[in-house]
Amino acid sequence: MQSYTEENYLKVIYHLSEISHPVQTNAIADRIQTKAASVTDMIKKLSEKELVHYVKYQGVTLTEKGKLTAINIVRKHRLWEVFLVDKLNFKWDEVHEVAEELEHIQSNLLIERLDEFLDYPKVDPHGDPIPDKNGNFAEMTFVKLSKLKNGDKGNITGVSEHSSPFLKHLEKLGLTLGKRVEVIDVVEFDGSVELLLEQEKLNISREVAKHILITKN
Amino acid sequence: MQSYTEENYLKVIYHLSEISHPVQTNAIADRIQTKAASVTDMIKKLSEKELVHYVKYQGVTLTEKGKLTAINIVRKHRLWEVFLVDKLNFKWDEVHEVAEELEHIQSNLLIERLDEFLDYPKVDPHGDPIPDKNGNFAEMTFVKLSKLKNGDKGNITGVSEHSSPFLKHLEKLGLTLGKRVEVIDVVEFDGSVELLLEQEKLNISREVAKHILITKN
DNA sequence: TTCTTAATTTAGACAAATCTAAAAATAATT
DNA sequence: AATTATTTTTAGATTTGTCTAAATTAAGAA
Repeated sequence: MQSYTEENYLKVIYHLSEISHPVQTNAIADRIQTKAASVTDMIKKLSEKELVHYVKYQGVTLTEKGKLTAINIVRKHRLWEVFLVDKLNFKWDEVHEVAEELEHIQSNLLIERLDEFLDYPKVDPHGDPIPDKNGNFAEMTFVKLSKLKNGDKGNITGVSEHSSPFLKHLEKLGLTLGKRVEVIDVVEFDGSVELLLEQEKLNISREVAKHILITKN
Repeated sequence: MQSYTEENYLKVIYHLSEISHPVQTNAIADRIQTKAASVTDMIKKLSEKELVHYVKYQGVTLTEKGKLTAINIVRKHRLWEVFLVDKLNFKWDEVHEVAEELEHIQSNLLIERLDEFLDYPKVDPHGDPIPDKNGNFAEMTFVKLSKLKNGDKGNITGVSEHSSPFLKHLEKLGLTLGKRVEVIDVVEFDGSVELLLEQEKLNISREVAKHILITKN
């Protein structure tokens, strides 16, 4: 069993691993609001417990054991977020801090029952995927935004057009990678799409919609 | 704000205060699974924070501030227990440990929303009362067990007959102070009462039932 | 009252997680 | 390649909560 603090380190290393490999000491220090020296100390400890691979001055990567632990914390965090939004009517931007605490509650039974109670959600309120109890993420597939129907929700995960004018246009609209959108209406007349992006309405042309890739969920 | 550990001490002192006043160092040490020396240290700290009144060798009592803090933790503990039993189908004897962790989650919004979601329960699954957010407990009144109807539940809070044979009889049946009972059936023929006590059926005569006091809830 | 026992407190040490300041290693720049 | 800058690590100190062992106080018994 790991301490609250160890769990936080593992979780942060897991998230940072998606950006850079291996993860640097300073990157962890920034995220955890601590100093590089403290990170080094903790990394040594995690390394002794075989939760991370660590080579001096080279940064860390999670071991299989560490990764599974981290994914389990992510699972708990996201399930609690669903609970807070779906059952307790929290807004999607109010849930993070509370979930940061709830994710450390130790009880497998609790989490399995919560999962069942929430009807086995596949994504959290931000659209991030919820791994199952074995640490597996459901396979996700890209769909063109132009293929979505009214009420469909998903996250922007890529584009199929890489020209600078197009990307600048998206940037200006706020349609950046990872953002979550909901289709409010597909206008029959011109095929343009009415979206909800961070509580704001937005209309984009069918041409634009055709080149935005969405992971539906 | 208090630490996890400080909260636990306050909670334990609160519960022990109902038995003896002031609370002794050793009593706390037993409950918290620690040593008397550690308790002394912590008590000094709580005393400096004005959460307890402390006189050397005389034990501790909670200050008003300490009491309110403790009651708030009890409130959270009991609300979570209701959640676990009512929503996640935990059995009443499986909830304690998990609630011991959940009670320390810091978020007033969370607790108010949980309270609402559970429809403002007045008692936890063991029949213990849940204080409101201001620390007030709902007024409770005694009723003779013989006055209860089918399906009524409550806790044994006293007797109106203090003879030794009677008390020994109750002891043998397991009908001790604080125990929770549910009336399954009042037999019309002789007025005897069929009870559920810790998942076990039990029949007691009307004479016995007349002298057991219940706080209904 | 005096002796004995039990409860409590002090003193000093320890583990976990953190910090500051200085040293060492790596990366970037000229 | 040499120098500078950045990153990382070490060494030693600090805080929180705990411990053991010894000293002190209170309570009970003779």
